[in-house]
Amino acid sequence: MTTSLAEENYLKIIYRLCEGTKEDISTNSIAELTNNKAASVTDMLQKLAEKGWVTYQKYQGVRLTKIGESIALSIIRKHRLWEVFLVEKLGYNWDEVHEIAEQLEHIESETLINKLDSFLDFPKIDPHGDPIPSQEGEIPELGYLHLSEVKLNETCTLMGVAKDSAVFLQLLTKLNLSLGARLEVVEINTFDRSVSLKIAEEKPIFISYEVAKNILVKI
Amino acid sequence: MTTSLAEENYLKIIYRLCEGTKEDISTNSIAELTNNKAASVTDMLQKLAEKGWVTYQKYQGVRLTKIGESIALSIIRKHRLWEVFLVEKLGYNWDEVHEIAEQLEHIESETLINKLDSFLDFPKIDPHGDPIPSQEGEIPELGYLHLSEVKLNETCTLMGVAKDSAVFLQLLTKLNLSLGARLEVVEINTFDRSVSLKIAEEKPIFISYEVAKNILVKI
DNA sequence: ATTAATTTTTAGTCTAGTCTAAAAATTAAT
DNA sequence: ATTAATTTTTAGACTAGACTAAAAATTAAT
Repeated sequence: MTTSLAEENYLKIIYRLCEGTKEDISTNSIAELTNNKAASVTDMLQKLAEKGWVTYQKYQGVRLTKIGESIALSIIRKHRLWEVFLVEKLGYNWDEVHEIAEQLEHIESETLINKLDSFLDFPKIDPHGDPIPSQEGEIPELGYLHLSEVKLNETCTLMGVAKDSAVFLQLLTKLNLSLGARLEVVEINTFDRSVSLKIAEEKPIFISYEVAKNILVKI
Repeated sequence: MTTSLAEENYLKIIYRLCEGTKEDISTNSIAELTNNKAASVTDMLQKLAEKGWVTYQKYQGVRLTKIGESIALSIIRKHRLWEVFLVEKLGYNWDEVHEIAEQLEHIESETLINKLDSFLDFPKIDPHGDPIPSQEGEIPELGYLHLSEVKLNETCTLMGVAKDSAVFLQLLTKLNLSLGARLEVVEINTFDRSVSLKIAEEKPIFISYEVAKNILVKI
């Protein structure tokens, strides 16, 4: 069965919301991320349920079915592979690629995405450190922690980000925080959970909890 | 102003029809190429005229305005650059890329297409020998002839095709006719205008007028 | 355990882009 | 120069996907 652009965007966003939780997903939370009104979302959920891509109970929220999940994963795979292309081959920065990949992820061609994968040398992660699902829909488990969970005086490596909005990525760039950086947590303020970090041997920088939470690291 | 997918497809097709002729373009001819009904075409022509992309007189056909033409050219530029990418970088054959490029040509990003251009080393022609419009909408004039116009016993070089349907391209491939081949016209049948060709020093092959007409050559 | 607040759904409307059927204009044919 | 055939346009209807406003269900608060 074929998927429209609108349907693909819904499935992708429902997937993202499912990831965090075992709870069913609320209409409102979808409305927020799709920038649609709740009424429109209800409409679409009924269509998606009709097609067998979500299980949906009136007033009780929604979840992806196996098929729905595999459609979502294939879109995410395409999105992330195109991001690798844009950064590695065309020379974009990591904060510039999201919008373009949002368009490219809807190009429909099985062979295209596999040839692209091969051209890029089968990358496992995208430019933000997010794992790239395989053709079969397997996501390499990377076991990263949020920087906000790292203990005082521990050292870790910046492996990715949990959010890829341009402003956030630009902030990291300004702070000299890039993939692979070695970070030592030299101070944690219990009051607001903000953190001081040493990058390599530089003098410490200060980041808020909000930022620390969205940085993924490996110990 | 922004262009919808449907609008872009109409403009592209009107451009192609304008190319051949100084006459205004008929509703029916557009209907045929867009695979829409004439009534739908009329509707769209009125919208395009409204936006200033075509001049349109009821019952008198349609032409692109300067702006309409530049939109069409930018889509054609994108289409052809993506085709080069698909063939040169991803290893597709020339008869496999049209459908995918039809999708990619609608990706909207000024920077993307220029970075792609640079990544591909500023190609002047696509995998079918068609010229790639510049960012400013200039089309390199290649001065090619149709093979059907070549005189008896003349020798020429295959530079491109005037039609890029998969079946046609596959036929050429089967006949060993590829870009750059040296062709000698050894016989022209006045009855049906079919042609016998020698490719390099091989024994002659026979092609119909229909095929010869769609092969572009340089003397 | 009611009432109030919030969330979700229904009902009805809108737009873009398509369609069919019928009317109008143009072109071709006698 | 009429009539016939063809092309094009109008009119009205449909679908996908969005919206607003109002109704219904759920959740929270007293």
